[in-house]
Amino acid sequence: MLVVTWNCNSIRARMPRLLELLRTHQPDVVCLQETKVAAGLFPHLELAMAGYTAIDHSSGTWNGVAVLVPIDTDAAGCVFGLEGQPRPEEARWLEVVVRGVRIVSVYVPNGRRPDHPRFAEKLDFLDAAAARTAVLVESGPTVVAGDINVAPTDDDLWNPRRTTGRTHVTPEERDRVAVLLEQGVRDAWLQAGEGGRYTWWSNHPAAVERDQGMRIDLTLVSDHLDVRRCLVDASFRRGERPSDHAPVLTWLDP
DNA sequence: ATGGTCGGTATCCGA
Repeated sequence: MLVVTWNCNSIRARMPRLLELLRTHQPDVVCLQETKVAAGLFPHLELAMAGYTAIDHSSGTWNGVAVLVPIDTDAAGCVFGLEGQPRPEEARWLEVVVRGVRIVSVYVPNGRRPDHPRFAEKLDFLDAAAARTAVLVESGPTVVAGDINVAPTDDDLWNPRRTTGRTHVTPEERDRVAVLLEQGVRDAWLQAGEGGRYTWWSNHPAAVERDQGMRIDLTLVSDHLDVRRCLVDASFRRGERPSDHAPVLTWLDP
């Protein structure tokens, strides 16, 4: 089972690249973040023409997550939102059961700056995510995939000196991610990653050329499942109208 | 040296 997670940074702006992703990799599950679309404008028809059904959790201009599966695959048990999340009106957490696996598409708040009120909310969101993940793992096979907006270690940064004191790298954020990883899930890339590890590069044109990136998009897999392979397809960070994130591909065995 | 670009019912703000 191939599970892809991708912060597409607007599903409507990214439709050509999303269709390319579906054609190229023919994934069994796609977790999307930052779809940035109102529910009524979600491109269900175009996706259906490409052979996919979408469950979307949409909140208009900002945020938005979705899970895509092939049209002949059953998607059930949908849960919209995360119990205990700050600002529940922001669409950042979606659970869907696909082929017996509880799939979560998550978009963790950015946090803006460590001294900003939104930063504390980011920490609260990560706490709620860890608590919910523990419940899900207890009930069966679980995959939590998405834009975590935290680089777990300095190895996940092109230049730790440049990011010290900013969001994504503070001990407070990293402690929360460490707790999340203690809930019966493991980081698929750390276990079976191949090739480049960064998943996000700034929109500064030189950032991609110079590989000045971070690994902030993670696929967390419960111990019910084997991780065969994990890779970041950085080709989607280049070419025509790319997102600022690259998709992460994870091959799982039951 | 604190830049740059991209997205959105948008001529600023968030990332």
